[in-house]
Amino acid sequence: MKIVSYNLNGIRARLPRLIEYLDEQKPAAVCLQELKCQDDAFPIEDIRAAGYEAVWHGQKGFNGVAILTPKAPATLRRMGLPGDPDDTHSRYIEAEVGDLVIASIYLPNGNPVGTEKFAYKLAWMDRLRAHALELLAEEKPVVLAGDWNVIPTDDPDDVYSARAMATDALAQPESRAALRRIVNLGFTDALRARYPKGALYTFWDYTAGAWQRDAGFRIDHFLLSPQAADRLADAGVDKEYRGREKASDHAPTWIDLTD
DNA sequence: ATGTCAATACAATATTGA
Repeated sequence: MKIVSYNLNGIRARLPRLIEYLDEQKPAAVCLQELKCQDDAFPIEDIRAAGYEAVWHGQKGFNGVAILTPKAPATLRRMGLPGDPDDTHSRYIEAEVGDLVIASIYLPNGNPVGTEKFAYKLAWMDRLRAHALELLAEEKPVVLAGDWNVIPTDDPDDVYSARAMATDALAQPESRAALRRIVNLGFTDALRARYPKGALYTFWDYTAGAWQRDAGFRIDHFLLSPQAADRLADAGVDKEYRGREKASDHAPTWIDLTD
């Protein structure tokens, strides 16, 4: 079963891209990020016309996450991370899909470094770590999918230029350590596990011809619990969609799990 | 700093957040 993570950068602006992706790839589940729409503006009828159902958590203007599944909606487990009742950002949704627990994650960007935004990013990652530990205790196949807004290493297979990103929140040692603290609980970074070598960029900036010169980096990740990692058959990036008309700046990223 | 983009407030452009 193909499970996809796709940061759309606006579901209304990207609706043709999303519908054609569903038609062409027929994924078993799609985790969406950056809906940039309120709950009542979510285009559920268009998604139903494509044969899919959804659970979603929108927000005016920015953020917003969803999980799409064919025919029937996933069983919602939670919207939002525990640990901060004052957090108003729509960045986390978790649902059961068959015997899987799947989360769609839109981790804070955190730029610029040294501001409240960066502190929020690190605090949010610590809340995610605490929740991920609770999920592991269930001993189920768990898939944490999304835009993690962290480039895991300075390896050219993860980032086109470590130097260009050195001062960015996505590449800070603190951001990477916070990601490692989650992985090291016992999760598998599915894409790198499947392909230890080779560029696996998932994002190319709109500016400065980044796509044309392949100046990308890897920030969309799948973290798998042991029970899910046992079923990992393949993983990849549907890079071609980044080159289409009115594309998102992210490419759909996916795993294939055995049923 | 940016060869960019989407949404919003507001009513043609500026701001925010990527």
